[in-house]
This record gives sequence, structure tokens and C-alpha cells, in this order.
Amino acid sequence: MNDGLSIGALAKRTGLAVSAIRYYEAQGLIAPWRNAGGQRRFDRADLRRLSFIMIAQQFGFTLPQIKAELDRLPGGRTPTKADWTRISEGFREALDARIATLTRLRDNLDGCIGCGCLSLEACALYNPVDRAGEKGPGPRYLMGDDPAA
Amino acid sequence: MNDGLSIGALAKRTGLAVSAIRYYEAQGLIAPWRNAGGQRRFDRADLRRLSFIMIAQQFGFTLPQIKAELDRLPGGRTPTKADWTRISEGFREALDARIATLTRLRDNLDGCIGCGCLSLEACALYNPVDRAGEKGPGPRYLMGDDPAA
DNA sequence: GTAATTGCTAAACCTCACTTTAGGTCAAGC
DNA sequence: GCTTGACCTAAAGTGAGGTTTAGCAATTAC
Repeated sequence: MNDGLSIGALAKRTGLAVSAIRYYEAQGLIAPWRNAGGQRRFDRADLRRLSFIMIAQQFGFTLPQIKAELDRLPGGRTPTKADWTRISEGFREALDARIATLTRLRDNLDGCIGCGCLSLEACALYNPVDRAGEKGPGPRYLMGDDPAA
Repeated sequence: MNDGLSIGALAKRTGLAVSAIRYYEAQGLIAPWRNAGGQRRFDRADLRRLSFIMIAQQFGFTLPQIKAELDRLPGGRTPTKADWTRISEGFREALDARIATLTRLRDNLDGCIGCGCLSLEACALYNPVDRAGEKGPGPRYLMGDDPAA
């Protein structure tokens, strides 16, 4: 009787922590049902959903952004390959933009390496800094990070 | 009678919030002295130091990482252009690595768009995901992960 | 049938990069 | 000389993305 996967099984297959999966449910990224005893049961399609979340995070998307993408999937039925392909193409565009931004930063840096300036006047690197300064309170997630701890 | 810049002056010239500058001091990224009344006084060289911090954050470095770079500056004297240039070259390398990682992700995605798979078996996108899954508690900084580390 | 495992919730805790608040001190202008 | 603004500290709050803990309930294995 295959009435869905337990949260532990899902965790094992995705490599995610059980607590992370519960957190994703709390954030509305995944919606399991409950069995008679009140335990979560998941579709096999949820494996792909979690895969999507993990990959999108690799690409630097926040959970609200990922939720926005997932919300575009059809509600009533299991998503098809075509549904996922459509969403992947959105990835592609965002990723291209991110690479372009980094490349532009790097090219500006190249111009600066010769002069060693890093000064507040006349340094091409400051234009993007100015933009970042306009963000509100809270942490500024400007791009992906590398702890290399 | 140039006995240093006040924190407010520094904030105005860099665009940083006063509270942010105090926070950087608490984290050991900058070390002002105090005047007779106990108020912070800063060197003009600290302007460049703060510039460095702002740019490095654009590039996705964490404050501890930036501190590590700044700690390599000479202790006893005001850093020269050559000192800053040396550090900028470190930027360049890290930035190149980051761009390479993103490009690799994008190319893998290109391979996947045709198939719409996003499945846990046989998807090239999962290799990096697997590595990220081994990190400990807290937020996982997936994006710029350096494979060489 | 019972013990071990797994699952449940709610709330607290964590990092990062700060900001905000509260309650006071210092410095500058008139 | 007094008021206004800039500055001080310490502690708490913010938000993303979770983990940990505490105290139970359900399921599975033997």
C-alpha cells in the first residue's frame, strides 16, 4: 500500500534535513497531506519539487523567489516535464544576468588594479556600491557567498 | 589641528550608516582612536579601508573574510597604493572563481533544459547540491563555493 | 506486546550584517 | 550658559534560512 513517502524517507532521498523540509512547508513551498496519525505524507512529485528548491538555491534565489516560481506550476495536476522546462528557462535568464553583473564588476576591478586607488572619487567600482547603499535595513544579500570556513 | 575625522563625517563621505561603522569596529575591521571626550576619531586612510569593505561586500565576501584580507595590510604604517593593489589582485582571483562556478552551473542547466528532468538520479546539477548538503547548521552559502577548498 | 525509532509541535537558538532603542555624554552655535 | 545636535554604550530587534530542544504521539521491529 503506497500511500506516500514519510518525511524521513524524503530527507534521505534528497539529502535535506527533516527540519528543513518542515521549514519549507511552513514557508509554503511544499504541501504534504497528513495520514490518520497526523504524520506528513509526500508525493513522489515532491521529490522533484525539493530538487528544484535545492538547485534554485544554488543559483542564489531566495525562498520567496523560489516559491513564486513554484506557484506558477499547475495546481490541480502533477507537473509535467514541460512545466519544469518552462521554469528552468527562467533560471537561465536570471543566471545569465548574475554572471553579467559579476563580469562587469570584474572588468571594473581590472581597470582599478593598475592604479590601486579604491578611492571614493572617480572609482568605477563605486557606482554599484552606491546602488547597494540604498537597500533597507536587514542583511544585504547581494550575491552568493563562499564561507570556505 | 587636524586630529582626525568624526564618525559622522566618515559616514557622510562613505555613505555608510554610523551604526555600520561602529559595527565594523566591533568586528575588528577598523580601529579608530578616541579623543579626550571618548569619541571616535578616524584617519583619512580609514576612508579607503571602508571603501575596500564596501567593494569586497559587493563581490560577495563576508566580513570575516574581508577582515582576513585587511589583516594582511602592514601594521605600523599607512598602506600604500601597492598594498591595495596586491589585495585587489586577490579579489580578481576570487571573482574569477565565482564566475567560473556560475558559468559551470549555467552550462549544466543548459543540458537539462531539453529534458526537464531535475531528477535526483542522473542530473548533472546534483553534484554541486550533494556537496552543499554536507555543510553544518546555519544558513548554507551555496553559490560561490570554491571546489578547490 | 513492548522497545526503539520516527514523527509531531512550539519555541528557542544560531549566523550574518546590521539597525533601533534607551538612556546618557560631549561639542558647537548663539 | 544653554540648547541643539552629534556622539557614547549596551542590549534588543530584524530577516533569511534554517537547527536544536523539550515533551509527547505514532509507527515499526522483534
